Amino acid sequence: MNIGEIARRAGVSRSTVSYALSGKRTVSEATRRRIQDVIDELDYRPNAAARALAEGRTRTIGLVIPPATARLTHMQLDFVASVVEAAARSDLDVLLSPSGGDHERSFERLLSGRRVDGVILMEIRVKDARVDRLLREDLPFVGIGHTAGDHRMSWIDVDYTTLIARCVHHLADLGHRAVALINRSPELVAAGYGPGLRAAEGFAAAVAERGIAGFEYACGDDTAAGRAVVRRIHAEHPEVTAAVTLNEAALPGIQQALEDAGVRVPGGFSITGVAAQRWAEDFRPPLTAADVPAQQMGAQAVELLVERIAAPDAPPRHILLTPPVSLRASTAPAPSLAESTQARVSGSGGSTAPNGR
Amino acid sequence: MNIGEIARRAGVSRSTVSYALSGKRTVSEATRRRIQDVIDELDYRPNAAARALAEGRTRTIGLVIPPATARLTHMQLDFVASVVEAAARSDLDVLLSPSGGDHERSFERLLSGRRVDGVILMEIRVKDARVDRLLREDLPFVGIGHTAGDHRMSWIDVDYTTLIARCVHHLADLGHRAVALINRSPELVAAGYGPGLRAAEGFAAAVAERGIAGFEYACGDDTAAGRAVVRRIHAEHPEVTAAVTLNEAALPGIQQALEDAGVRVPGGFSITGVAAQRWAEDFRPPLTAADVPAQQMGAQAVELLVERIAAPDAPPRHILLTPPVSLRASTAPAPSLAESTQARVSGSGGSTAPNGR
DNA sequence: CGTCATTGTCGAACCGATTCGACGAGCATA
DNA sequence: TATGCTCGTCGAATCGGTTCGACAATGACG
Repeated sequence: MNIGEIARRAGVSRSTVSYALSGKRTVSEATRRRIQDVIDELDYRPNAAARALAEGRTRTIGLVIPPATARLTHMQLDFVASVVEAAARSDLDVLLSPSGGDHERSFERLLSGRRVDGVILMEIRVKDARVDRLLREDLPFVGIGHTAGDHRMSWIDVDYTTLIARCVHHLADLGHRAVALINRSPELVAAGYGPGLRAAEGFAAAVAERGIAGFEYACGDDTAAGRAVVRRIHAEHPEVTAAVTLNEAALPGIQQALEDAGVRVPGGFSITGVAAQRWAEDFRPPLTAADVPAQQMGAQAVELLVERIAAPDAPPRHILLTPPVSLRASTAPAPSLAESTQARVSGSGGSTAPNGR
Repeated sequence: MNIGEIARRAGVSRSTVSYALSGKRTVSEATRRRIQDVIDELDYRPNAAARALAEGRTRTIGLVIPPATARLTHMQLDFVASVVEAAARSDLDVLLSPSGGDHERSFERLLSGRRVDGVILMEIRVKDARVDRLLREDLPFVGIGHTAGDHRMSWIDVDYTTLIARCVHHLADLGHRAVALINRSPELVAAGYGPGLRAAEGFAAAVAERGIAGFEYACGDDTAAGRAVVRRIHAEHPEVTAAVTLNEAALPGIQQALEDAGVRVPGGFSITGVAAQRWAEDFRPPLTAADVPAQQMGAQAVELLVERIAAPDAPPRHILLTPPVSLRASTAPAPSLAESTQARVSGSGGSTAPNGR
């Protein structure tokens, strides 16, 4: 069942079998055939560990995911799925490693034994110890997300600052004068979660530029938190007529709370933000939002990593995506001041545009 | 950076270093210290490939997941997360492989190079080619889910037949005389998806036993399909006053469609079924359902696999879980016949019991 | 004091591939 | 005919560990 056995049965040396398989030296058509026949008959596949040892590479990449305790968002799930799929297309295997919390051992195991040729890092913090660790280890890696001003790594990310600002401008254009930002969980943002911080920046800047009132709310990643945050907004700032969010997981809760309060979307309250397309389309009415092309991002992350493995000394590349805001049906002109405290029954307000991709 | 270098610096032979690390032979305390000091100083970790080659095992398990094209349910996500976490606790790495669709290459790669010590199979069909493939390969594996009557494999599964039947009995006890089963997608069930088939069996049996009317509906795994199926049930069988489901992903759509129709849950319509606890608690009102302990199942699957790797010839073990139906608030006595065509506004009908685990 | 078991260490073989240098056969060229 | 190339193949070294058998030193025992 090993290469020696194949060689013996085909009546050649082990090296010839190896060359026949890899094509790295010429092998006569006759012997190649003979070897291939034996291989097919015995269903032989080279041992991965032996090959990795000899070649010095494992044909495996590591994917560092948030720990299981944190409920994965659909977007993160799409990242994982597309990374695995893209890797398979490049004949790479994917080793999963939860990180954060008390799972640093798993992360260390990934790096330590030269088990992988490269690493894809998800859920990167603005200041992230794992980046330094990987740089020290001299292991190629790319981020889905990026640290603050680190030019020593390749990454692909969504430009939350710009996108959230665009959403605010969209609402301001519709006449909203007081809007809320529904951010991710307080712990996450406090820990330096990039998208959360950058969204807050973009929100603050756009609100200031348009001279409207803006209120930022942290919100946990679940339905209950979504319900709670809507209630808080209504209670603390009843003048708010629209919200911008990047918290996908809270969307169902937001929807429920608005319904409970008898507020119509978009007539009485407008919602927009940044979300994976699936979530946007599940929302009722369909969410006007910048669609994060998560599937494509996973594939591109693998591409970047493959490049980086092939040429570790090439300058890192950075891809910052700014997908267009797809106008669906969850935003409408602000209710006039007279009506603003009372839900208005109205039809869809936003115009519908073809979905940008 | 290899074991020879450590040996040289510590002034001992390579084998001594190996024994000092593994503890498989006694090493004097003095040399052990000296070796450890060198290791700490150089931050040495044994090369995984070399170790795998020598030991004949990789300390890695494979996890075969549904392809990315199929949207993963929360339950499946919980499986993945808990498997990865449990594996990490046993110092095992997890290699991910999407299977189904055109991803058989990835599955083959997993098996072929002896890349993993064992495999966990998700989303098993009643008749599953991958099971035969794994048996042929003589690779230890366990299923989350099980084939029909295959005693050659270990598995852990939920007893959908019994659970769905219990849900029907619960509804019948409440006086419902016509109920629907909202199953998984037609393609999935047609392909021999175990839970779908077993749920249909349990449903049919219980409905017959109680002498009530039962209608089975297939339903895609998304919000839109959930909305559609509710509309179909109302249109084709207006006498139906309750539904049983194992289709988690359709729950939000079911909820939306009932709201749109002005039907109150549970006053006008009762819903129950089998779901991951998170989904059940996100439903409004909280779903009376058998909570699938997905997290625990992933961990137990890893346990089973570790056992199987340690003792490949031991008889396979089967774990069939029948979690209790947690009474929450989505079921109530059937509306009287006079009222049945009209939504009734009523409070919570189901009694609330502590959550069984 | 000779014998024997125990302890600690070493050298060599081995796991299963890749890869490099060498070399014989066949053929064209001088 | 001698020389030099190319082509196809082989043997041996190598990757970085683990493990087995051997063996010297030490202490216990008769």
